[in-house]
Amino acid sequence: MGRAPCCDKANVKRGPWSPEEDAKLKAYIEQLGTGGNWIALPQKIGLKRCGKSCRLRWLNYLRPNIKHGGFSEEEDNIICSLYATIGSRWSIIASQLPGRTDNDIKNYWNTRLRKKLLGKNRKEQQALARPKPLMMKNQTEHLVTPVTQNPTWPAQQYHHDPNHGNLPNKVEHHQPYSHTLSSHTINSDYQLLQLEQQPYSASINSVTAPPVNNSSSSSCDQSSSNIFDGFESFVDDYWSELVSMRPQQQLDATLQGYCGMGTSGAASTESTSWGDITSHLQLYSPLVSPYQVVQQGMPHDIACFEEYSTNFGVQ
DNA sequence: AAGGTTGCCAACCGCAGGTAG
DNA sequence: ACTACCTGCGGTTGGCAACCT
Repeated sequence: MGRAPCCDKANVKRGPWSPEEDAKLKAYIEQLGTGGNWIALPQKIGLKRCGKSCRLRWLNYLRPNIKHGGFSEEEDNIICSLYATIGSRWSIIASQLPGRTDNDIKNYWNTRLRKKLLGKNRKEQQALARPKPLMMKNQTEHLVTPVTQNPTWPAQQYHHDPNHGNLPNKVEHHQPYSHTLSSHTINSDYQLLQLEQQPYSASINSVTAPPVNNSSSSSCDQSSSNIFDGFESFVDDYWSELVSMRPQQQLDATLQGYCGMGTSGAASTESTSWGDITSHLQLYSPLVSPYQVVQQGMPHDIACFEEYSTNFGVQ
């Protein structure tokens, strides 16, 4: 038995919206709201559209104060840094950029920003004309930020309400998203973003806070390598934390990183088999590279890191 | 000028989570 | 507890325009 369709596709118009349809939808919602039921909305208005389509059109195009295109450098920085931290969770990223929609940000990232970043990194790599050193470090070494590039996590200025974090309420109740980094256990997106308000390296262990880039001419191009430097540091630090832990702590940390739960926590294991988990845990042996740790433990960061590592020859 | 390629973005699809009954 | 329905999300696609050869 398959899933019931959300609407009768045979009697529903698809494709681009006409100005008349836009006007109908906009006028109705502005006057009466959605009524809490998008599915029933098109029938009320007399539109031959799927309710989901109406919702999308309203949220991404018709609702007030929507901005299209013209992303600022500051917005670039926020998108880049959040992507490096939480991955492709566009709705959360969008919540930090007033007037932007998740779809807009997603498109912007996929079509421009990522290429912009990677292109810049490639150029810099060619300029350096030497391979990036493998990020394997001795367990007893201090954390070291590569000095070949400016080790700066981009300055962030989130629109933050101390009471609500300027995040949608649902985000505060989102399923736990946890990383354990030294004394920092991040149990929610809200906490994650609170942490994000600090310069990146200051948020982890005792790594020296990097100089904050306050240049007025700062651009994504300028900060692009910085962003990935920060991400690289994150990998390094995560790795260092793991190898310095006792086995039980490693187990907890890797579970937190892999699926957002701990062995002693209350998180459900329903969606993750123990076979999957244990197969990942094997890779957290101190004999594997930080890259492998991240690759196995932080799926949402893989794509970003994978591209970065490919370009920089990280194994 | 014409055909092919690439970039961009609006819109769609299907899944997962939440919730009302 | 179960089911059906609704909403929200992220990934993907299709079509148009700009650019290239």
